[in-house]
Amino acid sequence: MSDRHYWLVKSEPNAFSFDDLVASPERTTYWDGVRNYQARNFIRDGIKKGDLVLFYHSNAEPTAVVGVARVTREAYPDHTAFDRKDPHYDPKSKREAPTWYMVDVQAVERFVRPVTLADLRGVKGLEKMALLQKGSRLSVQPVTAREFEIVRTLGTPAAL
DNA sequence: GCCAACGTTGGC
DNA sequence: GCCAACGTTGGC
Repeated sequence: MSDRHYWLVKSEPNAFSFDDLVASPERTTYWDGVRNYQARNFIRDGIKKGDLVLFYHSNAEPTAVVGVARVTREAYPDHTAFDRKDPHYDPKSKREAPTWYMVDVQAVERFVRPVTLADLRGVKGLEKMALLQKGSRLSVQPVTAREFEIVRTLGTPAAL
């Protein structure tokens, strides 16, 4: 599938970890709560069914890529933005004109060896990886096929 | 807990 | 449209 694209998503394991994804029904969840326009544009316009995703733990010990997920449903409105009681509620987003979108992702591989941020720095071929750029805070980032394979190989993936 | 980097908000 | 103030992210 030469058409496939690759991504990296960040999650704080305190809030939602890779293990949480694995424990979810069908190892699948909707990726809600993205409230950044650049990340939203990737979700709404870039991410396609079948794309593969590196799952990264931020604000963690250690910070690391811990597994791979697959996109099982393309962009649809993030309903948590409509819920007044949800922490991600956004009154600007309307049901008839949603501001925020989400996709569904399914866990497919766990890394036997989590690939830490420190591991990634200095790896040949990852010099331009978005995650490693100074000040990069995007929670959804594009990854090249080559970057994806390098990181995946470092992690020693095991099927779930 | 600190703080640098970045995004958003709002006064003008 | 500018930009200072503020809030958030996320590594350390």
